[in-house]
Amino acid sequence: MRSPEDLTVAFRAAGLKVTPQRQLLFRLLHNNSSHPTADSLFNVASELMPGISLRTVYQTLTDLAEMGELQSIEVGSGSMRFDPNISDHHHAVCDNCGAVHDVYVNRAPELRGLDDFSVSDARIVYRGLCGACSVASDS
Amino acid sequence: MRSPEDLTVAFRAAGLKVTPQRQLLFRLLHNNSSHPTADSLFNVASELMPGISLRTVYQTLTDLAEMGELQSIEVGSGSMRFDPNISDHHHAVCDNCGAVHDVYVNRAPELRGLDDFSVSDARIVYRGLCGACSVASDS
DNA sequence: TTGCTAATTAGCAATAGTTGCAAATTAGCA
DNA sequence: TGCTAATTTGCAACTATTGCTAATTAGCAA
Repeated sequence: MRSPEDLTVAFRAAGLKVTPQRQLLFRLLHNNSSHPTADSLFNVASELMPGISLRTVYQTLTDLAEMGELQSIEVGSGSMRFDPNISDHHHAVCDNCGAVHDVYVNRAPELRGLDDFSVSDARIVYRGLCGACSVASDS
Repeated sequence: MRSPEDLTVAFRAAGLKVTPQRQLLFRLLHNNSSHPTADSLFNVASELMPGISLRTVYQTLTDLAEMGELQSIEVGSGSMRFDPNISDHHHAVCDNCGAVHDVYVNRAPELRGLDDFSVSDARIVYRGLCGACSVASDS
C-alpha cells in the first residue's frame, strides 16, 4: 500500500474524498503487517477517533481493495483480513495464537490435473505453529 | 472418504449411531467431487428424505470432518465446502461459474520467510477460468 | 471566502452462514 | 423388550458483513 500522502493524492484523483476517517485508516494500515480484521482496525481507530463507525472502516477497506492498494485474505479465522502488503506473497497462520505471517515462495509448485484451467491467481495458506508458540509448547 | 458400509462400522465403533439421516449423507457424499456446501447437500437430501433438518446435515458433516473422513475447505464463496477426497490435493475455483476442481501438486514450493514456523498443513487455492468458461468467454 | 453538490458518514436494519440449546425421538446394547 | 445415551429437530442466537437513508462534509468554482 502506498503512503498516506500518496493515497491522499490518488483518492482525490479518483474523485474520492479524503476525510479524517480515511486519513486515520491510511495511517493505521501503512506498514501494518498484522493482517488486521475490520473489527480490530475499528477498535484501534475508535481510540484515536471516538465515534468513527465500523461501517466506515468497512467502506474504506473496500475502497482501498478496489483500488488495488490492499489485499483481502481469508485464512479461516471467520473474518476477512486485510494486508497492505500487495507484493506477491502467501500466508502462514499459527494454529495456536492465530498470528498471520507473510511467506514468500521462490519456486512455483508444479501442477497436475490443471490442464483445463487458466490460472489468474494462486494463494497458499500454511498452518502450523509460529516460532513463539512452538517454543512455548516444548515440554 | 470411506464407503457408506465402512463408515457404518466406523461410526458404531466410535460409539456413534448410524441413523437413516447419516446413511443418506454417507451415500450423497461418497464419490462426490462437487465440493458441496452444507446447504446444497441439504437440498438434495431433502428431496430424498423430506423433513431432514439442515442442523443434522451440519452435525453429520462436523462428525465426518472430526473423524478425518472429509476435509472442509474455504474457497471464498462465503460458505464452507466439504470434500470427501482426503488425499493430498488442492483446489482451483472458477471465477465465472464457481466450480471447484481438484488439483494435484507434484513439487512442493520452495519457501522464504518461513524459518521460524513449523508447517503442519499447506493449502493452495487457484483462481481463474475453468475449461468450459474459458471457451465461453472467447469472442 | 462562500456556496454548491456529490461523496461520505453514522446508525441501524437486514442478511447469510453457522452454532447453541432443549425437548422429543431413536439406535443399539443388555 | 427395555433402557439410556446419542441423535434429530426446530428455533433462537450469534458473527461478519452489507444495504439503506438522513445528515454531514470535502473540495471545487465563483
